[in-house]
Amino acid sequence: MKNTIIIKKNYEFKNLFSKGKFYYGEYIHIYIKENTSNYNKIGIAISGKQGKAVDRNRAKRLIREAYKNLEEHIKKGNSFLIIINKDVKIEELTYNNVEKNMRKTIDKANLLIK
RNA sequence: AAAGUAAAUUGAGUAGUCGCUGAUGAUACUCGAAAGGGUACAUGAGAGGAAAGUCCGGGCUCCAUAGAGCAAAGAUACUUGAUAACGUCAAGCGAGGGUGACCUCAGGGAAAGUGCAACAGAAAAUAACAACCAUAAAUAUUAUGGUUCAGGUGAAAAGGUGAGGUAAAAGCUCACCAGCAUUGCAGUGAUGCAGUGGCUGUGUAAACCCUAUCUGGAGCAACACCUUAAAUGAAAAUAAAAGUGCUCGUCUUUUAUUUAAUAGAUUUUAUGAGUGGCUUGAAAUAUAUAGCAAUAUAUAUUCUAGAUAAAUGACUAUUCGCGACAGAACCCGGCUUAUAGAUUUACUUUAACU
Repeated sequence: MKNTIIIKKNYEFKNLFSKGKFYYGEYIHIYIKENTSNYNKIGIAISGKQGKAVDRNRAKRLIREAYKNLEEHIKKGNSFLIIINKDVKIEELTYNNVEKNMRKTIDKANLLIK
């Protein structure tokens, strides 16, 4: 992920939750907000209630992998905060589902380069 | 061969493409006065048997010292050994279970004291309802004395079974068994075996309690360093107060008073970011020696995750038995709980054959 920074600070997460625009997806939801830099920022948030450590790790890996493959097609200068839909069991997630859903959801926000 | 018992190992493999986190570098480019940093590339490494629960025991850090005594609270409880230590482990003892291999155990003290023992029953620990026997009265019974065998109740009924004995009976006497005390022998010891004695004293300590041993508290979000901001203003003596439940001893801090000194440092708190702590250790593997074993000692070899919104993945192909429980977070030794399947070793019983 050459042009992307992973969000690490707690206040950045809070900021995105409160001020980002919410986009609904079948498997994942995304909060999106513009930032002033030339980079994209991405954060992944999964609560402890949604699964055990192994499941949460797997979900993060799938999302990170999907984002990596989509990175070239996304416009720069935005922050993303990705959340798993609470109605979906993490065991049912696959790479193909996550990637298609992420592409659709980001397309709703008109941030895909076509 | 079937059924079982115990112990140990393993926890999908291979190839390709893209990617993640540390480490190393006489490499290339780049920032910088330098120290050093960044990017690329190359090399090699990268989750578990439970990483989990956070239930015990240690290391390490801070709480002034981690010192002594007392109190309180908690933990442990057959013996000997192992260990840094343990509530863990090993080998034994005792009790119970299983045809057996083997398994299970809140396994100190009830003769220090207090409490409790529902219902039933005459009576639940100063026992006497009904019954049996003797004597007297007088006669469908009553009174006094002896006895506690047989009866029913109950988780438990005042040692058990049998014989003698008696008016009727009873450890009243005897034999065997059980329990208690004591002596001898064997064993380091728990304990076992044998003898002797008197003839008994219920259960409950997963009720209080007693005895012995052990335990100061909080935790890596510990703690140390750096930057920024704000506040304060140094030393000595005396007194008071404070510093973990209490007391004592030493030490420290704060406040007040007095005295001395006169300028470049000191201290505390809060906020924010980062670095260290952080992985060479009661380490792993192999061999030898000692020991029944847990384990110890010696020698040789090896370095084997170190993240911090948190690194092991995705896709494709392929093989099989079609993949369970599950993700390091300061580090070790255990315990407990979860776990698809596969493999190995030793042993037991039953059946068949030789």
